[in-house]
Amino acid sequence: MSLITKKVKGTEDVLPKDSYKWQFVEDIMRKEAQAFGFKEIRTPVFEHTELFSRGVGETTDVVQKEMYTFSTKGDASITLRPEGTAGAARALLEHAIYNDGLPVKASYFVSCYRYEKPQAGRLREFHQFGLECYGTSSPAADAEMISAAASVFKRLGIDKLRLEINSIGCPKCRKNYHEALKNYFEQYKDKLCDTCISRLERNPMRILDCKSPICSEISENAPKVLDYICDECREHFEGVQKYLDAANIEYTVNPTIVRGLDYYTKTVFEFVTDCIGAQGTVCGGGRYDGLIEELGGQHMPSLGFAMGIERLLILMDKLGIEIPKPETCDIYIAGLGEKGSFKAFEIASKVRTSGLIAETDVVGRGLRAQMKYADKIGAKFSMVLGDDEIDNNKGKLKNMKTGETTEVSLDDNFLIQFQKVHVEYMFVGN
RNA sequence: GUGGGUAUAGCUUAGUUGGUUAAAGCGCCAGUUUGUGGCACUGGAGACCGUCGGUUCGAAUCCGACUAUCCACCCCA
Repeated sequence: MSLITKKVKGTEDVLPKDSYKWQFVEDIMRKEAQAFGFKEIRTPVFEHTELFSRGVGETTDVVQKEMYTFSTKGDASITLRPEGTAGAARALLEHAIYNDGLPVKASYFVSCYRYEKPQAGRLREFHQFGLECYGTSSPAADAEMISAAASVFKRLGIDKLRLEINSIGCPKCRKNYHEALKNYFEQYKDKLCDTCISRLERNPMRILDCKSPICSEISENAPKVLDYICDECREHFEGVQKYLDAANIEYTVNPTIVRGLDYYTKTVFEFVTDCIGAQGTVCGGGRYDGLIEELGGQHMPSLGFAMGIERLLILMDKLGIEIPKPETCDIYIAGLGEKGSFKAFEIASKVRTSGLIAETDVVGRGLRAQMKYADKIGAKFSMVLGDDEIDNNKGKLKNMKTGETTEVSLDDNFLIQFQKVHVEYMFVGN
């Protein structure tokens, strides 16, 4: 197949028959964000490369091997955003939004780009909904963040997600923990799998999560994070849990959760499922108390999460959650002959001014074919306009389900008459 | 980057031990005496059988390479 008609690897089209699903979940997300007091922020798809290497972290996989980076004609290095947090943080600083009062609560919908090998639930272009909250170190903010995510899932009818939380500590105590882990795993170095040996240097916490039986057996007696985090971090983590308990949000503490982005501190959390394949994290987030400072701002403890919209839709599909179908055509007006066709066009326009959906023939088809089309698009009513109707100034509204017809006049009163019939139709329950 | 599976119309598939113009269902378009949809019937469009090369008198079918796609590792949403 020619390249012209082939989408780029790892990208996905949302087709007309499916777009209502996206609109539905986005709508719920938008409303929930509002309910929690978050306001939408829209940032560019691309940023200076340095923002991501600094923000996300020079040593992360995302920065090291997954970014779409290119140079401009002016020789600037630009990168397609691999995630949403850095761009939002940049905008916060650039426009000094924190001067509007703290905390700043922002929501966003973004497309993200990572050069990875596609598989189930993993694309090179994917979409996220996220929330960010800047300028608070209180555990209440962590709990609110988690609660907002949980609340989106609830609204979507998803109850099969488990919430796992952990604390990875602040830079100070994490350093100690990493040391302890390294020392522990060093002694088993010859038994660990290859990936874990490489993890030993870069991110020893990842070893705890290894699926290889030998590694996970060794991991059992490894030092535990929660024994190493400092008093402040521990207190904070306990605080978060108290708030979650108070809000009746179920969770499990999973000490193996590690986020792959460098900016995370203290609380990290994931909403996970095992029914959509290996990429089971539908939502992930946490606190990033050091990020704003890292980007040149003041110390500003902050936190956020992002959920993957594609993964969410896959999950809803797997769970058999029905997404309400969009409204179908309210009236199809068939035109017969040239005069009829003009009249149909005119009346369809009139109907649309009332917010109802109207269609008429734009192909030049015969009556029978027009009726077939009306049926196919699920029109609630149809009306045929030909010379007779125009001469008598009267038409027949046909209920497509029952076949019943109602006579109406085609003058200025048409719309009112149709609306009345339409309201009755909707009231009967369809 | 490393593995494994798959590749025949828009979709789902058939294609027998290699043998003429590659089938079917669904979908699409048109019609069934030029004013009414669903059902039924008739007809039509639509496939270089993923690509290139090889074996053979002959390949959708056998072999090889490549490409695409799916799944897993890794990583993340």
